[in-house]
Amino acid sequence: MTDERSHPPQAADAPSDATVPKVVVSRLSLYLRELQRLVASGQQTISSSQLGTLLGFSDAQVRKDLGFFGQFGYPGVGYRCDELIRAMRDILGTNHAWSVAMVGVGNLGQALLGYRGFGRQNFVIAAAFDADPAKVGQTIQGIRIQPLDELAATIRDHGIRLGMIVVPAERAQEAADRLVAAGVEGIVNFAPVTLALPPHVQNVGVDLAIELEQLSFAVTSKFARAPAEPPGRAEP
Amino acid sequence: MTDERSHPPQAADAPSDATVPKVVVSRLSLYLRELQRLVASGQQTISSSQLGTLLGFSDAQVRKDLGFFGQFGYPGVGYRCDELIRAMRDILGTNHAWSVAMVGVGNLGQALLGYRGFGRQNFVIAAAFDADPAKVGQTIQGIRIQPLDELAATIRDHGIRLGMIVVPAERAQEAADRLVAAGVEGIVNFAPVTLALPPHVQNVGVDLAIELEQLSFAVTSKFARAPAEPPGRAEP
DNA sequence: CGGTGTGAAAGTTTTCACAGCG
DNA sequence: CGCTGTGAAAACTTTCACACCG
Repeated sequence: MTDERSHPPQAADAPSDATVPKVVVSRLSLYLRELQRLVASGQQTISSSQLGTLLGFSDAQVRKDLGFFGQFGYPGVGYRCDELIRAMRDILGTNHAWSVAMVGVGNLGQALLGYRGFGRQNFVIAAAFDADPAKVGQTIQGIRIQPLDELAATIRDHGIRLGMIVVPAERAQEAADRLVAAGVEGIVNFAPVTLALPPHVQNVGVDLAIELEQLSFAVTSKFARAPAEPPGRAEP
Repeated sequence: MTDERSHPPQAADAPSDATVPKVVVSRLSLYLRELQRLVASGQQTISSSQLGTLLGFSDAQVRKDLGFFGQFGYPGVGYRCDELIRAMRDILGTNHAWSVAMVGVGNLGQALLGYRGFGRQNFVIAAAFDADPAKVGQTIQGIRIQPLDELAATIRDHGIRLGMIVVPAERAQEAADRLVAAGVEGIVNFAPVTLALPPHVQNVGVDLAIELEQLSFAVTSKFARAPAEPPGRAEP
């Protein structure tokens, strides 16, 4: 497959040095998610203001965000959905598949093993580990649970670069240490603790109770900031 | 129980009007989580710089964040953990229990029904709904699955104010509409779509694949910003 | 001392507004 | 036209630095 392209969309040659704010990257994921939905429903092109409206952002913000990475639009037309999707996947690194190692296969871990959404974005849970001897050896959602002793070897053999921690809070730091020792470069942590990690290991924490706490605050507090203006459903 | 207090910590009488940035509130939750761990391990007081170090923030940031809500510290001493925990819970609104309605009881929903972490922060899943007639009537993790028809009545009868959407993407907007119609004030959405909601309904989205995407970017991209300086585990 | 609370400065992100293009 | 890309301005957040306190 050759790369025949007419003109504008230059994914590469962006402000090449610039370091991009995290918040921009998180919006990128939302743009990508929405674009995928749009192509699925047959839409070919979209303008920054349409896309912004769907997600509750301004048109300027959409354009600025994309501007960090290059020029993807056609003046007077907007963005071609399929092209933009491809560009965003290149940027996010999800045009190729990622293998992920899961540590801890309890309630939540098992649910995540069965979650189809990962595969859709090119993430594959390639190995799963648990400390409980009763679980080791079982096959859940088509994946065989291995003992923790095998973690380092398996991760190295499969060239796994990302880990997912789904153990109880008390065991999370130990799990992280093992993943780091095995050479993992990034960790998603579902345990409700802050991990101590070397600076070259990236990490994202997901604390389910904290998400509810944030809602509790937003719903109750006189200090809560009014939401800018979310997509649709407003009343006059 | 009377409220006998010696002097400083004035939870109320903060800069009373000020509207607080979301990012500050999200750090509040992290402070609270860490403080709870500290008391559990017997620590009585903590300084802003200790707390900051544990979480990867500066001491000034910790103090500024708390400063939005009042004065909680003792110069020369720091903060008394138990007092600060109580103050933070007041701010976040989790000194009283919250009932939550769950819509969608698949893989992930069932795992969340069994998650102990919610209860620990005072959230109780008080009702669960599913469209699948095969599931309706079953009792999972001690909770009886109800049909969607009963959603509005149950939510009103129990005075439920928060909802959790755990249905597939295609059904998420419908689930949200039902929750809103029933009078819910805030929604945590685990489906990978952006919901259209009236502005008086708060919402927090949790997209598990997006969390991995963010890691993928951070691990791969030349555009990724170097992490400020995470807690511990650095090498010289 | 060791530590908080807080103005003022520095830095970052968002919004504005408009030239330029197909 | 309608819409992008982008400097410049505005808004917001973080860091600094220091008075003050027990």
